[in-house]
Amino acid sequence: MSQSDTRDKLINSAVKIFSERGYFNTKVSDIVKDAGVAQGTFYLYFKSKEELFLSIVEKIVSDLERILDHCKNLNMTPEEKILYFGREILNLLNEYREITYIYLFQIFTINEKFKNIYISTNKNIMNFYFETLKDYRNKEILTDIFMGFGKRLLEFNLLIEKKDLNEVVEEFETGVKIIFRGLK
Amino acid sequence: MSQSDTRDKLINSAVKIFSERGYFNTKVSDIVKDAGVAQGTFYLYFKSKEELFLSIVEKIVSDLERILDHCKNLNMTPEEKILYFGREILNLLNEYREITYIYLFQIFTINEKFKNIYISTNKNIMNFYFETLKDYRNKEILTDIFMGFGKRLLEFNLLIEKKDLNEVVEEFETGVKIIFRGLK
Amino acid sequence: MSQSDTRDKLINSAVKIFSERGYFNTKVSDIVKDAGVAQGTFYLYFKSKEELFLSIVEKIVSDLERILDHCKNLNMTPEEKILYFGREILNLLNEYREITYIYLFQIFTINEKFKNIYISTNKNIMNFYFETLKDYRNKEILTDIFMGFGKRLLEFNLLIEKKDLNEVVEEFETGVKIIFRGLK
Amino acid sequence: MSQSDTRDKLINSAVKIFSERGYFNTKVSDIVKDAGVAQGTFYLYFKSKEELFLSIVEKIVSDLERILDHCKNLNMTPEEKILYFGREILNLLNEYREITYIYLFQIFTINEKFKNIYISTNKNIMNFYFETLKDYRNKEILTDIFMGFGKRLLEFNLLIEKKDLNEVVEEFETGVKIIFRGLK
DNA sequence: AATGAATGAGGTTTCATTCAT
DNA sequence: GATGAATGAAACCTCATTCAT
Repeated sequence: MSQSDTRDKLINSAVKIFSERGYFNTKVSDIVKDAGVAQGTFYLYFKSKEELFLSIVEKIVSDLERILDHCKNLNMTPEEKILYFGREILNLLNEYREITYIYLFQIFTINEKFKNIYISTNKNIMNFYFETLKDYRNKEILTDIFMGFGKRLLEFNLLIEKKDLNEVVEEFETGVKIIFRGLK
Repeated sequence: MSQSDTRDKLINSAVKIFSERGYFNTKVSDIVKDAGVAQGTFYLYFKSKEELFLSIVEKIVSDLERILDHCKNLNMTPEEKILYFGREILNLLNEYREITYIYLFQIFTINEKFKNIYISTNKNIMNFYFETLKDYRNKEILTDIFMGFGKRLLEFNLLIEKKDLNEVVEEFETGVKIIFRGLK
Repeated sequence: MSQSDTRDKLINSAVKIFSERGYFNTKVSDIVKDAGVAQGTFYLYFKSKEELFLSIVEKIVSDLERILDHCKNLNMTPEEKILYFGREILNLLNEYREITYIYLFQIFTINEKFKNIYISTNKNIMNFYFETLKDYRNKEILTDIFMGFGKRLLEFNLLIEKKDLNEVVEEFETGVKIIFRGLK
Repeated sequence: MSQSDTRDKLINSAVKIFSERGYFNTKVSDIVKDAGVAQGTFYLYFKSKEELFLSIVEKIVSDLERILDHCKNLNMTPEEKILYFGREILNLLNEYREITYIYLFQIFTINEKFKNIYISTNKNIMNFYFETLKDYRNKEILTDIFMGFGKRLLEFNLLIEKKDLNEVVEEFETGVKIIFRGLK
């Protein structure tokens, strides 16, 4: 088996089990059993359980940053930009539901390092909204409304209620329009 | 020392340390050391570490339910009701910042039982908004907007940024007004 | 059982097994089995296997330093001083044969930290001889002769051949006299 | 690459790393990495890590035995013979400082088998001195003095202090003369 | 009620050795 | 001969819980 096959199997199993049971309830022995490799094999690919978790988190963080960079420079109205950004994010996170689950719910509880990763990405998203809404009075509050709404859709509708992506995207669009209507 | 003194000391220490380090990074030995009692004493008051955590969570859940019950029957316009409810919740959770932290961030990762407690309370809050907004088109989406906005203020402004309660309450009021403006 | 009973049992078992099998061939599980306590109990008393080893080594090192300090200030001829010192050392190390064994043969191989402890004590003994012989030409070489001879008696006659203490002390005295005879 | 090239590379790397870190702190993976061959290649040349160590030790043991055999039959006075032997040994062990280091400090701690090799060679050297000094009273003690002195020069001056060979040889000669002076 | 030493199951990690290619 | 990914036994260590005092 090729090196990256095994690594991928370990990552896939880890994502699955982390998202099902949480970081602390996931044992390395669970991951290797699911991946069908020996206990020692794990440590050929990852220095520790924490390092594996980090590499999972880094993947989603870098994807998020990529989307943010792309959306920052769009030549659109604020409303269009936010709609576009929301669709992109929902698309991405829908594709990696399990990792998203991990990112939104677990990262906070592991240790300071991961908490800081979460807060840092959060601030980047916040800055995107803030910049996009810079010509509005109450741009801080609007940022909080949009960020809260977006996270709610992810957390509750997409992940917990497991609604269909299209449905959630539609809800997002309707919500954004309602909020912008209040601004005119 | 009276029985309930020791119990309270254990709870206080637990709340402090759980909120600082998370459930899994908190050892029973940390809690008893902070409370100044012996290791064995812990088990005179709580069957297990999990049971102690549960009793902490139950306190905040019952307070939340109480507020919900009270607000449901208020004779106000929807906007007034939501403003009133928000102020109550922010007041409560500001008072128990540490427990709130635990409730919002940790409860999910421990096990299914705690996850269900979280989801259940969440649904109760959701139902309050849903009922309150029953005469509006898009009441589902509005519920998601309000719940997301509320949680965002708690999570980011009150807990992470540690803003002052009054400031956060004002932001909430402004936000709610903006959202309602879009509905007319 | 009192705390220090358990600690002593662990130290005694460790000394015995370390001296029989060496540091790396001694497992914590061997020590606790010999001491008749549970695996976890070990870690109530010692942070790690290395720390236990250190505390054993420190005991003999501090005894050695004590003897050195005492002998430095004796008002005797060099020959008398060296004879006196040798008897003291042989007495001490005979009493702690097992620890001596550990000190002489194992300490070097564990890691740099322990190697440095060994070298440092060695230099202290060396300085004692050097000072005592300061009025002799070839004091460096004499120091090497005395240190080598002393260690040889410990290593081979006392520990490997397990000769009786009195016999070894007599050999030391005869040897020292022969060496001093060559200096006149 | 020829068979024995690879074998030699492995031995050279092993000698280097064993002498730096000790037997137990040296991993097979360290040796193969240093030698620039694959992990599995190691086992084409050596049945085990222990067997490799043995083959290193056997080399120095057989050289020692060769010198002993050669020196036994020299037609010299005891003093000349001991001086000659000492120079030969110092020469040999200086050439293989790293292996000597291993031989003197590590061999003891690995297991009984290696301990016995050490003791056996030691007895052979002892017998050489004993035979050479057979006409002296106190030949046992003289043997201990010479062996101790010799080992001290190796251990401390040659290996730890890393003094120059010539200097150490000179010290040996001076020391031997002093000791013999005490015998007349 | 309170103590705190002791427990031991169960976790993470290491590394000499194997084996299919 | 050579490779290097994979193995898994066995080590160290943790910590919630128990129990004799």
